[in-house]
Amino acid sequence: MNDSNTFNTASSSLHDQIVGHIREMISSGEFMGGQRVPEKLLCERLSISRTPLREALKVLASEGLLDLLPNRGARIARLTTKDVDEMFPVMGALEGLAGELSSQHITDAEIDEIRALHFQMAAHHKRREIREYFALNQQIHGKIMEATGNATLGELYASLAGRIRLARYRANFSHLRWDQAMAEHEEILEALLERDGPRLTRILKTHLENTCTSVKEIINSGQTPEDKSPSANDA
Amino acid sequence: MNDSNTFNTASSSLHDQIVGHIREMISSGEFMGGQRVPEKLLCERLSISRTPLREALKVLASEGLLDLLPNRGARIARLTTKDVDEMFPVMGALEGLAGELSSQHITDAEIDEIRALHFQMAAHHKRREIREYFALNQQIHGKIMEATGNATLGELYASLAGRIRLARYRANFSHLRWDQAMAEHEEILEALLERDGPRLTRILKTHLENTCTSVKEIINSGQTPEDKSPSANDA
DNA sequence: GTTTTTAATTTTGCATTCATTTTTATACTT
DNA sequence: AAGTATAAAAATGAATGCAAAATTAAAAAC
Repeated sequence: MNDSNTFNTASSSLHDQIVGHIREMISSGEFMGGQRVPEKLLCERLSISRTPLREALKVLASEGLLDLLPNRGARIARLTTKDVDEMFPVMGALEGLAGELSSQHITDAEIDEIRALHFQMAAHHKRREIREYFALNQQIHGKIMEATGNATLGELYASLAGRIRLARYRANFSHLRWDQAMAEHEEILEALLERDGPRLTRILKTHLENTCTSVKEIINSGQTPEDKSPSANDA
Repeated sequence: MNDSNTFNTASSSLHDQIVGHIREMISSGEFMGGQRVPEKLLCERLSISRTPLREALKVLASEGLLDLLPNRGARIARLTTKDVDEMFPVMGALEGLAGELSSQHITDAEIDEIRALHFQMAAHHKRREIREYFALNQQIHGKIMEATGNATLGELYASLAGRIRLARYRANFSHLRWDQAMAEHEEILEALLERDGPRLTRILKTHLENTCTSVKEIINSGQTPEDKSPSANDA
């Protein structure tokens, strides 16, 4: 009822479960960018037949997480710096809007919730637990989107963020950037507490621009999830 | 090659053709909002079996053009005023970004092209040919998106615009609003000619806000494509 | 020994089939 | 006669089967 999520009826239908499962497999970095994903493999892994699997593949391809080549199956989408350069300005526009809207609509309870997540995240940052940090980070941005009360906005943002996650995941960026990001999050929280829309929009955009630079560096500087070459495993 | 379109490889694959065909059927107003669309009907219409059809339905549902109810088939998505209220601010953010980016990147040739479309559109406006007007209108907005050089932006925008089209199509809004929209387009062209990013962004947003109001009025004031009740056909 | 050609295997695209659920039609109860 | 219960028909969800295309393996030519 209260799922400000997508069209799907929670995860009730098998189809949505499959899509969700594969989406998770992809964005958790289980597959490398550019890697082929034969239908048979996924069928066996999920214990389903090809029909519902293929339906899921089509949907994931339409989201941009997969590339579907005619007669040549599915590949994990490879994120180029061009893609990133395109996506971040769009995310900037969306987060900018979210900054305004959330400042107007956010409740005290929601602010408390985000603050709690923020401090949890800060703790993980201090302990250099990147995995947990990332999870909280995403939750915070998600909560801000939720607080806009605009589900459409949240869905589009989530879709883009999901694609970026491909490159960002387990790519432990520099400690310098990490500290900077944490500092930016402090300011995000401040702006939220003050319900200062323009300031929130500003810092969210800055945060995103810096993240963009960081992601592009990760993509460029070699070994990313985007590299499928098996040569790295040779002895 | 030069299709700044979606992920698909032009319309080469049958799948993309089917998706495109059904998308067209929906947004051309061939079906009413809320109406059930049995698989059998579409299979016969497109002369295909259920397997590729169902793949297409899943994709269209993920785009928000259809609602897929478990075990109860597909319905044409019904656009509520809430949906519209959510979508237009997002489109505003996207068009705002497009205003900036296109002003920076647009070539003289592209401006010429848009100007040509604009004058064609103005002619149809004068002759009150709403169908042709709409087609040109969409082309112009599409060209502006193309001129940003940001395909991701264009895709997201097209997706939202496609959903709105559900409500807008053949809903002949007031002549007053039509004239106003035409005047706004004059200014859009001016701003483009001057490559004045901020001004373009401003007028695009205004244009969109007015369109939003208009669309909501159409939805509220009864007989829209969103009404499926057959009672209107009774004698 | 390397490259090209040909055959075998695998994989994909789509149609068909079967089981389950929903919808419609018919019969029954009150 | 109205409403409920039961049965027939239709529609959906998913597995299987078959033809076409692509990949891999093997054989032949140079």
